[in-house]
Amino acid sequence: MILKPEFYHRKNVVQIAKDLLGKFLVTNHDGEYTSGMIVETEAYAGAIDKASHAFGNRRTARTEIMYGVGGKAYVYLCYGIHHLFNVVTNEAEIPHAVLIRAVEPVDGIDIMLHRRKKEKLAPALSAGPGALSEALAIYTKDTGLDLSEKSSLLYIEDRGIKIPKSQIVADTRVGVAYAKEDAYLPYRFYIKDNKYVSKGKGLKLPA
DNA sequence: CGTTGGATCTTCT
DNA sequence: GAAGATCCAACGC
Repeated sequence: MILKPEFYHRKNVVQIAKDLLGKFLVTNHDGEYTSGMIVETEAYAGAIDKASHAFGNRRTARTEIMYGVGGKAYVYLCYGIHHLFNVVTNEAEIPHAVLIRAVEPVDGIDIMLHRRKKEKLAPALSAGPGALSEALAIYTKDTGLDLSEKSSLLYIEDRGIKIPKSQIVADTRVGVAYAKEDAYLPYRFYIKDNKYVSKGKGLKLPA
């Protein structure tokens, strides 16, 4: 069943990041039905998180959607090339978000292979935030779509899979070294031993 | 294997 | 003008 708005409205963005593991991200653009199981996420704690685009309550046209109510998509362009998909959480005016970093392909694998210009199924198909967005055809124009609304053609659903706590690994986030001390926060979560977790490495804690 | 650099948009200096 | 929540092809060992 599709995740309800209440799932996203909760205040603990770290808990939501963990809860999203094992859920299914679905897109249905132009009648092409594709989905993947979420296997890797990162929490971004808004105004107090130096790694967040909304640190210090910074508002730009790009980040405005994060100041809206939770349960919407925040998609932005990274390095001018890659579309990164995030889930906005919490209440209005609190710019929390969860970055989806990797999914395991489930439905429409042939369509995803075609979009990624690949021949055979391999982790590179959807391991990594830019790769997964291309595989599922998620673009910046999808920012603002309601993830609780099936007709939005971009939504997240629960198919009854529960990831045991023992299978969830917490680690530092990838590519946020500029965030100084916040780069060491254990805000990245992934499913242990899953092949589709990205190869990205966060900073190691100082000795 | 590991490392390097190109692609080229948004935002801030 | 520079750097970033990235990816991958092209190199050198």
